[in-house]
Amino acid sequence: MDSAVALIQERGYNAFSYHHIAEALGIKNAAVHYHFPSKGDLGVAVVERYHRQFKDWAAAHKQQGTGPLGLLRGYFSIPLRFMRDGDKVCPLGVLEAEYKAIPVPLREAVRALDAEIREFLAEVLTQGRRQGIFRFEGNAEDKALIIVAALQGALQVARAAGRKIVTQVIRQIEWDLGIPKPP
Amino acid sequence: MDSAVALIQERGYNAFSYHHIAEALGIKNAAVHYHFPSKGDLGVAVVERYHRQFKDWAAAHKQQGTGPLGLLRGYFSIPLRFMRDGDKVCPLGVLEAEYKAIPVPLREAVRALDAEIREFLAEVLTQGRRQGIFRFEGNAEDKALIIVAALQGALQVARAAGRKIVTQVIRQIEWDLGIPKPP
DNA sequence: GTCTATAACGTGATAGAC
DNA sequence: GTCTATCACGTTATAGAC
Repeated sequence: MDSAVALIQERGYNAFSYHHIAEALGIKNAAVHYHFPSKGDLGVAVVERYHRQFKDWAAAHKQQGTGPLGLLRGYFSIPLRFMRDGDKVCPLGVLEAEYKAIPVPLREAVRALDAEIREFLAEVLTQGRRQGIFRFEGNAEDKALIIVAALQGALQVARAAGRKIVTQVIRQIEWDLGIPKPP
Repeated sequence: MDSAVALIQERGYNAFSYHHIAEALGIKNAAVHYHFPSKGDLGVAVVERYHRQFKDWAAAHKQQGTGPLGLLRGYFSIPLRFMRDGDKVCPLGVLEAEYKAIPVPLREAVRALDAEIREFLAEVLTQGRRQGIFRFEGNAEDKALIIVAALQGALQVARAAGRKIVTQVIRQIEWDLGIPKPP
């Protein structure tokens, strides 16, 4: 599944194969089919695992007590890691780009994860605004939607226009939220 | 080529075939190969045509004298049209998402078009700021980059989270540029 | 320019031995 | 759980008739 998600982030769902995974693991493609009968199963498993990991990550960070700003910065570290780790894009972004060409069960998994991420972000934004850490107009759900879209777009544009866009987008988002610049 | 670009916007580069195009046109795939020997040729032709169309569109709108705000709104009408016309995404966005799985010549065409769009936007932003119509910090090239990324991300997220995000992102961009809300 | 026919290949998937 | 072997299928691409 590690190999699958990396391939999806690099090449997209329709451009990776069982053979790619088998090759990366030094096994044969039949062995991969043993664990994931169909490609759709593998796709769903990957997204659902990512979903669980995100929930665990969010829960752990919330308990850590770093506050809304710490949570937001923690969230920003995810696309930054993708970028550094070989110009990978957001798995959700690439699956949404190919949305009409992926299995229906996978679409459902994508929608669920997308909703989870936006819900997490909206909560962070709501609490941050209430605590006077963030400043923005409108409702938090809409703002969360915009942040998700900008980040996933930035990871893709980075492939044609260079990596600097990702940090620029993050800086712009922080500025728009009224977060003061670091020294 | 109309059929090809529509298929790319709907399914992505690696999930459309000569057969899809032939079927849509009521011909056979060999006839498509007559005009575009390889799939890479077709991809490059589509992006380069789009590039020319964008340049022509930009030149025509500039002469029309609608000013920076009119040019910006004209640019926004492009993703809005994509969305209404069957939840299509930005052709550049999907090709950048699949970047590592498309032919090298196609990557070059994508980079050139991407640069053209950002150049156009940067010029609009620069003139708008000079005329006191827009208000933003930093250089116009960076701001253009962010606008492109946010819009292309929004078109993709719209597939999982609904169309409203596209208009919201546009409204947010206008707000960030200091454009007053319409009555 | 389009057709039929076909080649060459990669891919998703299964059967059965080990 | 993994292997070899194989199948069915879609896709890219070409040859040659019309």
